[in-house]
Formats: sequence, C-alpha cells, structure tokens
Amino acid sequence: MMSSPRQRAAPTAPPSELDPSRRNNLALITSLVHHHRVLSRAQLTKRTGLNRSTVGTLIGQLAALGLVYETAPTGEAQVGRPSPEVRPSPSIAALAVYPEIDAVTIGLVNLGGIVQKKIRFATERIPSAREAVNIAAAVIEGMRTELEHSYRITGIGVAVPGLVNPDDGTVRHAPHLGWRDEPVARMLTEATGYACQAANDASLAAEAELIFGAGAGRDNLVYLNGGASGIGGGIISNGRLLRGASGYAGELGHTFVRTSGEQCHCGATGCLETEVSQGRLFDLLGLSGGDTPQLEQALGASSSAAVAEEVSRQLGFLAIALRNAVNTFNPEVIILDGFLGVLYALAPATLDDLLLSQAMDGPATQAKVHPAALGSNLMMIGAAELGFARFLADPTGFGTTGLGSAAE
Amino acid sequence: MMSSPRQRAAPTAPPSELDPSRRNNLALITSLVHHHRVLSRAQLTKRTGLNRSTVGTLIGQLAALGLVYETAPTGEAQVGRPSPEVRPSPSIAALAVYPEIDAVTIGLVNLGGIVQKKIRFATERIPSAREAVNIAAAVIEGMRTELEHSYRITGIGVAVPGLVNPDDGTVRHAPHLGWRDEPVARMLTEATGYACQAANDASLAAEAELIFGAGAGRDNLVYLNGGASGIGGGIISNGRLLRGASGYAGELGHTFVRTSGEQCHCGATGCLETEVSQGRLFDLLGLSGGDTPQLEQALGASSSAAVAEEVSRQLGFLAIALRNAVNTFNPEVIILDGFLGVLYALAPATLDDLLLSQAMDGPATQAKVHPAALGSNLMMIGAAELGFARFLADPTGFGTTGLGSAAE
DNA sequence: CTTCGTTTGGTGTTTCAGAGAACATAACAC
DNA sequence: GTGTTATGTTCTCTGAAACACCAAACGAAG
Repeated sequence: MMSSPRQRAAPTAPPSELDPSRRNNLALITSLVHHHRVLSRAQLTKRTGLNRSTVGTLIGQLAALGLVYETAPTGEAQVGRPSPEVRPSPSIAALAVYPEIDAVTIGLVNLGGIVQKKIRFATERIPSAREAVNIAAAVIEGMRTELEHSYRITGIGVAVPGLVNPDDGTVRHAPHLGWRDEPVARMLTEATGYACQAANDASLAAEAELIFGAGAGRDNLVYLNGGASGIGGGIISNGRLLRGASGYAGELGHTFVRTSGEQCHCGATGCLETEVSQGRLFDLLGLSGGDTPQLEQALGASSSAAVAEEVSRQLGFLAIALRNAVNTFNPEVIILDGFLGVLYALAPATLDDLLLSQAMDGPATQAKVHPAALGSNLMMIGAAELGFARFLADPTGFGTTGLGSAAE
Repeated sequence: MMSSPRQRAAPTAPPSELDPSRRNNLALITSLVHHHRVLSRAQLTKRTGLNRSTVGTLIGQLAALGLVYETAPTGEAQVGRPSPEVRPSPSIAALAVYPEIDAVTIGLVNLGGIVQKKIRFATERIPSAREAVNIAAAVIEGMRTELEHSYRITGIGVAVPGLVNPDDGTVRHAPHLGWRDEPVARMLTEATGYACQAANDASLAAEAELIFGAGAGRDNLVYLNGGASGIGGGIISNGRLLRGASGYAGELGHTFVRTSGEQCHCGATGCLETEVSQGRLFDLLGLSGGDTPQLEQALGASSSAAVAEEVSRQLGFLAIALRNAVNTFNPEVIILDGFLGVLYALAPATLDDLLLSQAMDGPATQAKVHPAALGSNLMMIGAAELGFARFLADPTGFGTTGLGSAAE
C-alpha cells in the first residue's frame, strides 16, 4: 500500500547505496530487457519515458557491471540513426527446482527466460522434502564449478505443487507430495549457499506465461493447469500475481462446480479437481495411467461414446469454473495447460460457447482461451523468475561479483 | 506494470511541473493524512521512511496550498518534543452520486471520508441515466454557491449497481436500473462542469471499507453486498482493487453455487444471487417486500420453521460462494453487507463453521467474516473516493484554485 | 552522388529533491 | 533544576535526471 520513497544511504539498508530513484530506473530497464530479450536503446527510451541521455547513462552503468551488453544495430532499417540493441548478459542466471511425485527437475535459466539446462532426476517413490532438497543440492553441487566459472547465479526458485507461503518459502501443505510445513527454501539455502525462494507452481507458471508466453503484453490472466495430481491455478490481475494474505491465493482447482459432488481431499465436495481429472479419462480409456501426451494420443485414437461423454461432462464442469473466473477477474486471457489443454483442444468451440453463454456479457467477450505457449520449459522459467526476483528489484546489488561481461 | 519514472517538465505533461519524486511523496503524505484523518508529523516520518526534514518541507508545501493544516500537539504526552498533528483541510471535498431503483443519492464528502451532506432524492420510478444525471446536476446546482464558496471540489464519483468501465465511466449494463451503454461520467461532467468518474458500487464499497472500515490496515478483502436488486462484490487484493481488463472484475454475485439451479437474469444457472435473495425470505415471511432493516426485524420476530430452514439453506449457498472466494483470494477479511450481513448475524457460528470445514486449511483460518462497519455512509464514502482519486495522485494540481486554508 | 531531413547517441550544464548534521525546542524523569 | 529523549528547523551537500546542443548515421529526394 505504500510506495517506496527516496531514502538515500539509510544505515539499515545495506543492499545498495544508490538513490532509490536510480535503483528504480535501473531495475526498470533490467526488467524490460529481461522480458523482451532484445530491446533497442530507442525503444527503452520510449518505454521508460526517461530522457535519452538518462537511458544512456543507465545502460552504461548496467553494461559496466556486466548485466547487459549492447550490440550493433541490426533492426529493420528506418530513417534516422540506428539504435544499438541491448540484451541481457548470458552470464546472469537463476536456478529452478521443481519437485513432483515421480521426479525432481532442476534447471538453469538465463535472463530472458532461456532454459540453458534441464535435469530431470526420476525418483522411485514420492520424494520427501529432505530428499528433494538433497537431490537438488547434489545436482547443483555437480554443476558448481561450471556455475561459478561461467555464471552469476542470482538465486534459486522452487515451484511447489501445493500451498506455499512465499514470504518465508515454507510449504504449508503439498497434498500430493505429502509435505506439511516444510521450510524448503531455508533447507535449500543451507544446502547450497544460494538465496532461495519458493512459491506455488501454478502461480509461477502464470507469471511465466504472462511474461514470455500466451499472456505477453497483457495485464489480466488466469492460468489453469491439469496434472496427474490435480488442478492448480494462478491469477494475474492488474499485471501482478494475486498473492493473498499469506500467498495462498489462486487455488482454482477447488472451485465449486457440482452440488452433491464427491468428497475432495481438501474436505469439501464438488471441487473442480474431483470432477475433472485425468484419472477418470484413463479409466474409461482402459489405461492404468500415464502422462498428458499419452492421454492426448489415446483420446485422439478413441471412438468410444462413453469417453466422448466423459469429455463433454468434464468440459461442462470446466466451463463452470471458468465462468466464475471470468466473472470475478475479467481476464484477457485464460490459459489451459496440461490435460485441460488437451480437453480444450478436443472441442475448443464447445468450451468457448459454454463460456460465452454462461459468463456475463462484458467480461465473456474479452476472455480468450489459449493453450500454454511455453510447453515443457514453463515451470523452469516460472521458478527461475522467482530466483531472479531480488536481482531484478536491485540489479546493482549483484554487480559486485567478479566475472566480466560475456560480450562487448 | 511500469513505474512512473522521473520526468521533469515534460512538455506533454501539463498537470504538474514537479519532479515525479516530489509528486509521489506529496501524494503519499496526502493519502496517509486522508486515510488516517489525523497523523502526527513524527508518525508521517515513520510511515513514509523519509527524513524528518523532508517531511517538514512536504507538509509545509501542502499546508501552503491549503490542502492540510497543522494543529498544536494534543496526543498522549510522552518523552520528547511533541509532534504537531496534521489533518486534511476541511475545504477539500468530493461529490458522490449513487443512483438506485427508487432514489438518487447525492453526497458531499470531505477528505478523511467525512460525509458532510447527504441528499436522498426519491424517485417515483426507476430513473433513466438521463434522469439520474439531471437529478444529480440539479442538486449539485443547488449547492453550487456553497460549494464554490467554502469548498474545493476535486471531482464527482458515481457508484453504479452494474457493470461499469471505469476507464471512461461508461455503464455497460446495469440490469436493475435498465441501463445499457450509458456514458454517465461524461454526461455528469457536461452537466456540472466537474470532473467525473464512475465505477461499480460494490467495488467502491470494498475500497471504503478497506480504508475507513472493517478492513482498515489490511491488504486483502472480499466485500459482498446483498441488496434488493441482487448481490454485488468487490475484491481488494495486495492492497489494490481488482479491476480486470475493463474494470468488470468482482462480480461474485454470479458465482456458481448450485447444480440445476434456477435461471439467472445473467443467462447462467445456479448463480449465488438467484439462490440467496431477500425476496425469498420476504415471501416466506408473508411480506410483499421491504428494505434490509425491515427484513432484519421480521426475521428476528419470526419463529417459522420454514423461514429458519430457508435461512440455513441460503447460508449454505453463501458458504459455498465464500469458500470459493477464500480459496481464490486468501483474504484477511470478508465483509458481508446488506441482507447478507443480516443472514450472518442470525447465525455467525454456522457460517464460520461451514467456511472452516469447506475452504482449504491455510486460507480458511485467516479469513474473518465481519459485518460492514460504515453503515449508511458506505456508498457515499466509496464514491467520493473516486472523486478524490485524481487529487490524491497529484495533490498540487489542485492547489492553484484560490480559497485560503480553513484553519491555520 | 549529393544534399537534406530525421532520428538517435554523446556531452556539459542546470535544476531540484532528499539526506544528513548541527542546533533549537519541548516534553518527561528524577 | 538538570538530564534525557524525541522532535522541529536550518543549512549544506550529493546525486539524479532533464535539457540543450552537437555529432553521427541512416533514408529520401533531386
């Protein structure tokens, strides 16, 4: 509720001795470059509204710290002096960790959301928090010489399928992993020495899609992901992720969609994720289980009426949840990921029509349903965004570490 | 998504020739004084984090413009030099307009959210947009000499029960008033000469309760109002009102709560506002209709089992909608206004328990249900907040008008 | 191929906001 | 009274950004 006023060299604020105004502008430029991957100086001037000379100074400062670098102008030729292009330094990176029921995935992601490396460590059984941390720490330890030699790591972001308090990175409850009150962020920090933050996986995915994916340039987005373990949701409103009092906001998987529906593991009945699930479809398809691509293939191949009916039944419930979301958030984009994306792809017009007829006129016409655009890298990019957060808020705080800029 | 950078004397920005940094800090102090009504200089220093000397300069500037005034310290005596108290000038005011199906209410509200005057103009029939504007303009015209003599009016805010695009103040659809695509804000500006903005009534009520009411000091709040015409909602998340792509967000009255429920006027079925309504209760009570206080009295006096059952039925549906809201927003406060407040007062423990058992553990324990705190002034305060918005964003833009400060 | 207009980067100057230090002031505590 | 503490006041200092001017690099027109 309070903007951060100018506060030069406050004795209690060690991170940066800069004028807040300067810090803000440096952060603004760094974020823009990060989000767009390439941006000419002229474009930065327009976007920030700052003076040409000021932008020049700022970029010079960032380049001197090795955070961005400029290249000769190659953009479309046009009248006037060409403007050099500014790109994020490839040496700045964040680590991403994503524990799931059958694997822990660790990623190395550059500024610009470029996934440099992705290591999926399959586990025999559902990993405990301790195990997940150990796996991640071991993999990171294995990369350490490379990390320390070629990168500046700004932090680790952990995407957790469950309720996470992002303030301290504690997992309150991750039902499918069986975790409860696990201080994952602290554990990983102690194990690796890198600053670490944790948040809900769907929330991070929503942010990733907002920045680099199907929601680029928008300010209001609803993301829904259907996975083996249930349905997660993330909501971006007014350009910002909905956090709520403790960061638990966005649990759209437990939207009420059916009177006298089945009991959900959350304690309530009629939740979206009990009515709309991969498992029901696999059962009808005669399969014992599988992942989303397998489901897609099996559904495409099936001509069973019972399967078709179940698909349309699930689309109906999905429409109810989406209608609620449209009425409450008035989003520009709704992103369906995982098997929800598969369901949508089977009958896009059906869902679109249901939504148009059920949601209120104004919001309904504005909301466009999209499949996720970032594919398998989505969660790595989202989690890394968390690892970048502190860096992007104050880029100069990270400029002190050695390591020259990668290009010049 | 973009912070406003420094931009001194930009030729295209006439509103204020100040440095953005200064403008921000002036706005910050003005808003704080507005929200708290009284605040000592020392408290302002702590809250803003600015230097004592800077706060002194800023307050001096605001006082010179007659926007705030300082009084001798009267606060609790404590060690150290007493700090003078800063209050908003009583000459700064905004106008509030609230069209309903049976009346148009016009209010004059001071900084600090003090309702100075409230005029309810009862109408024989539902007013058209033109009529509502004419009524408001006439009442304002009647006050004009007083307004011009003793006040500086920062603007008019219109609270509309329906879908409003706050960007241009156009009413997209107000079903109960029968309005469609009415440019109310523009009409009122043309009729009165004052700058005017319009927004959804429940959204404004939510903001009023956040600032001055049951949500004071919080950042996440869900407001639900039950009126004769339906259920409206407003949501505050991360300290900001949820707007959505076109400002239509927050329509919680159309949350899905019942499979195969009745058809709602919005086109869907099973909406909260078709299942939970005053009308059903009045019918069972044998009354032809009435307002909320009458309902409260009748319900208190009734001992009918059918009425009791209907109350519990409605509480059940309300709980479903609230459970959704708690899961999606993780709010600290849920405010129930109008007849929803009456329902809650009949059996607070029942609703609390339903919510605790149905919503997810983490969010459920944090959400506290409250009745609205601002009573009959709520909508005037909320609408006036809209009239204050531009002033609070750049207080110096309004300092030019004559009129000395009211006190010194 | 030359010239002109246009757009941009670079440099030095100017303005201004806020921090900080030193001092003044007004309360309480003893 | 004297000491302590918290605050307002004044002045100086620093740094950031705008601005004006010049140089550079391009397309367009002749």
